[in-house]
Amino acid sequence: MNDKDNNSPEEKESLDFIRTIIANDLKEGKNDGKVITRFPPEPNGFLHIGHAKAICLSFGVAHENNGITHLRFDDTNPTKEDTKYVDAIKNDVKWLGYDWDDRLHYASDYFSQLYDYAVQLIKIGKAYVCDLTPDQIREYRGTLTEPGKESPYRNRTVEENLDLFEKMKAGEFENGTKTIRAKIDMSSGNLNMRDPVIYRIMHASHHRTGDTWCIYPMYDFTHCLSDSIEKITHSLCDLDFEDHRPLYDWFLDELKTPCHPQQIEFARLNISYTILSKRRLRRLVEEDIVDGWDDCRMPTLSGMRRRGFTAETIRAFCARIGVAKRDSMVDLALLEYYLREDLNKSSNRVMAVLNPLKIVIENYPEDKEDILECINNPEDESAGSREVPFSRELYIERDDFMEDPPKKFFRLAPGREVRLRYAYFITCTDVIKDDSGEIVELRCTYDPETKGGNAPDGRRVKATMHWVSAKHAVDSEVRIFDTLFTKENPMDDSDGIEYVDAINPDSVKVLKNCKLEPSLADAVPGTRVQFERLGYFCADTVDSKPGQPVFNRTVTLRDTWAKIQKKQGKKK
RNA sequence: UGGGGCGUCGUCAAGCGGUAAGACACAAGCCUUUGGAGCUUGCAUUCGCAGGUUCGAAUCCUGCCGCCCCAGCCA
Repeated sequence: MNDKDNNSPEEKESLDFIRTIIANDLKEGKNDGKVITRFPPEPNGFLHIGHAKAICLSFGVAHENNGITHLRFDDTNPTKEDTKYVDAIKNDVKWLGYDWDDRLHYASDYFSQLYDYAVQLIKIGKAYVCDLTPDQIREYRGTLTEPGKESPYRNRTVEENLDLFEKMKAGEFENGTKTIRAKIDMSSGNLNMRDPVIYRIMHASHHRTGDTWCIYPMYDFTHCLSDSIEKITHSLCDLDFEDHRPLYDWFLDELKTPCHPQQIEFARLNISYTILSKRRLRRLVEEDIVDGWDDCRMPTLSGMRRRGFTAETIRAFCARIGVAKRDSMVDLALLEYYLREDLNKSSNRVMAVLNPLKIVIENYPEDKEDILECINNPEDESAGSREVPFSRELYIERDDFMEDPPKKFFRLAPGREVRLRYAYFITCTDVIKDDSGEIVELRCTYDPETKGGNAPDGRRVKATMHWVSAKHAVDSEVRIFDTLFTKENPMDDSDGIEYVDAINPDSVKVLKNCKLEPSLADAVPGTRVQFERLGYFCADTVDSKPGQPVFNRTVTLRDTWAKIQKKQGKKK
């Protein structure tokens, strides 16, 4: 079939356990040699990078085997779902780079088939109408160590069950007064098998079926049957559903269905300093702890996209972390590594000063101006170059000057000469302070012979700094992000601190007085650039306007100096 | 005390009876008009522990230990 990846015959790539299973199935000719997977989100929240792992897996494995993938909304609980989420989810999957073509499905499309399956189950004596209240059902279920006891309604006749089910459907009963339950085994060690509820009464309007139904099927009943109806071959889900597999198989074995898909479970993604749980992320949104699902600190695809992540980065990351069954916590640094690797190659360089300190080049004529040619991307020659103006008054980064520099600080200091990128060598001659002793301005001289950044006499300089011409500068707001949580594992509350109370107070800083080089004035929202020496930034898609750009810092550059500082701080 | 999983470097993760891949992180050095990028080198005598089988075990067997999930009319 596809023996395209024989580029290194000696090193046969190792497959993860799911791809191994599928490869074997194919070899044995199972499923007529087809691979059909599905991605089944419930439209009750936004997708996050944990979902991206599942999407890359299900879509990826199908694609690799000439198969297809369905996008199916698992919308069986109308009280929690909304079309705004289905739109967001579709958008995110598409953005990630996957295409379901015409295979867009909804579990709600199968409501009437599902109803028929339930009738079938009743008819073969494997399901019954139960009048127990939710509290009673819990009581009857038993505990992890003690068996449950059978419902007093368990042995109703098929006729009575059919009649009652019909009436449930017709809306004759109140919410919570009756359920349909599968008749399995109240003493099973697996609680899911203790007569699970498969239908409940919910007088609620559904985002797609409106008020057609007042009874809705439960996940366990719906999912396996939806998979079968769609002729899914491999149904991939997370480890939480491992205990549900016997039930998944039970329904498919008892009922006359088109096929019996194979459910395979894998470990969900965890990343340090973040939370990957739709339920918990929703709480951050609902309690206004963040500014919405697309807040740049959120691990949602929409938040990451707004912050400046590329789909390529996320796909590369998901490919690298692998698929296995053990619980793991991936280092945030790995995600950032792929981010930088991608952005380094694709982002144009530009100069911007986040925390400006004015300098005046005293021997540079007031009416003079230089237009300097700057390379857009040293990693990509085809990106070309641009012109940047230089003049007598400039802004440099406040951090790039120290009046009393420690060892290993190479940047500007009194009497020291450094290079301004693409411009000239300058030497600091004077430090001007205000009444409180704060440095407000630097006086410098430049060497006209060093235009472009090289000294004809061959003398060298330890540092190269970025700068922006004061009179040409574009004012901008820049947002600096850090991890949302202070704890490596925010889920770990063994210290008595819940994740909502472990929010990093410095997770966002808004810098209002930033100075950008003029080429950035009309940056198109969504544009990704590298601010030289600072990091990768993305023009905000919500707040950035032509003439008034707003940038989000996606990630810093690797910062050796920061590391040195940290070490020096530790020594002291 | 029930059922289901999982334990290989700081973090992910290969390995499937023949003598521990790779990546990130970390460290040292080279190079550099971004303290960026790039390059070089180092980094598990040992695979949760203890026995056993075998010429040979991370891989097979037995017994322990540890961690995760399950008691929604959520998915």
